[in-house]
Amino acid sequence: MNMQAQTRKGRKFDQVINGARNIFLSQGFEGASVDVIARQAGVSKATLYSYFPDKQALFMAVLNQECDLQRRAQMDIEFLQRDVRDALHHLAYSMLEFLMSDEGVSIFRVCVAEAQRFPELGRAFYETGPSTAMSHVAGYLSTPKVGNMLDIDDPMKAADLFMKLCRGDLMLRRLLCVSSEATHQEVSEAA
Amino acid sequence: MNMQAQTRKGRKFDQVINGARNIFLSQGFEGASVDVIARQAGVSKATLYSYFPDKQALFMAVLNQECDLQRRAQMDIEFLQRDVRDALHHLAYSMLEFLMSDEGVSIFRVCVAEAQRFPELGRAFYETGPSTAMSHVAGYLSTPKVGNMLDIDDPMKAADLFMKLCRGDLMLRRLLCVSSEATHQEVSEAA
DNA sequence: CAAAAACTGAACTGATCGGTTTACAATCAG
DNA sequence: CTGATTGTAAACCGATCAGTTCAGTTTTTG
Repeated sequence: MNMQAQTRKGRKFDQVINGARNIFLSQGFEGASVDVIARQAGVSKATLYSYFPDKQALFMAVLNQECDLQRRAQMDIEFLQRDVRDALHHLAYSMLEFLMSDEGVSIFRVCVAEAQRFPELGRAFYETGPSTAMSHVAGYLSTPKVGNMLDIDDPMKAADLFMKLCRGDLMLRRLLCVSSEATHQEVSEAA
Repeated sequence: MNMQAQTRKGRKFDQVINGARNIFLSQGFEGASVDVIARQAGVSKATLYSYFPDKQALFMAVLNQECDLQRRAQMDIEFLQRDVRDALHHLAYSMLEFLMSDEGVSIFRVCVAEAQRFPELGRAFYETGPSTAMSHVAGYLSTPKVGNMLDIDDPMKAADLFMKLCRGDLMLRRLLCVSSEATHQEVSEAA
């Protein structure tokens, strides 16, 4: 009776989502054909349509899953033990590393591209990603430990500033396919 | 004989480009159908195809024109008369105003969306837009007048920083269709 | 005016797409 | 083993799309 709840509805569910993820993130919504997705997923088209009513629903499912991943990857700010300067530096680095990864760039690109076709999508992405990240940074910045080192009037504004510094020219170049891989350079920490 | 050089190849050329611009910027490349573009342009499909060999060429022509416009709109930094603080403030404001306009957001969105399908596009956009803007700012920042007010070690790095401050959370929200119109708030000027 | 050039509207082609159906095979639970 | 669930492969449908063709109209030009 205990089926581990893993076989939610069928065995191939994850294959479908993963295949769709690959194709959608590299081709966008319009550019991805359902036949290609099914082939990439190693699944028949009929099976795919037994899981999702249509292409849009599949697309949303993929992006929702991606938002969840984003949400979960958010809270490794739990090394706030060390020196404030180091912590902020490390934080900026890991944030940048995600933003600049092939995966991060792809997700961002697709969300920007389809935000007006799928109104909920843009908001969902913004809130699970940048927005909650900003809140976490603001939370950290209002820690007493930080307060001793830096005098911050408005933590939310300071967090926004901090993140602006992360999303810089580098990211722009990645989004526009000008440079292909991230060099390991990063930012200072102001406030 | 002097035909004012306006009738380059035919009368409807501008109509075609403008119609294509509207549709491409609002629907993206795949989302825009040639029939719709022709209708929007008030032109027959045959006429459209007499100007451009195919949809891709039309798309590139539109984006190239847009890049030129960008390039031309770049050099109104010629009010560098006034107080440095004011000048930087004004510069940031006008830059933000363009980035946040419906037009600016649309162009940016489309370029990001199609950058990997059209490799030249991303680079062209980056170089006529953000890159040259950055150079101009860097140029201004190494002016002696500015040098007296601020001590800047690396003007290029400072310009990058300056522009990072402009492209902030606001722009992100616009790109992701979270907020729809720009409030008139802006940035400080650091260095 | 007359001939050339530009434009039109509509029909057409061949391909692709999202989605459905059908007839059959693999898997699994009891 | 049995019967239900889950999956497959391929054909198929109607729609849409990029691009072409063509017979006829408008505009330009000299």
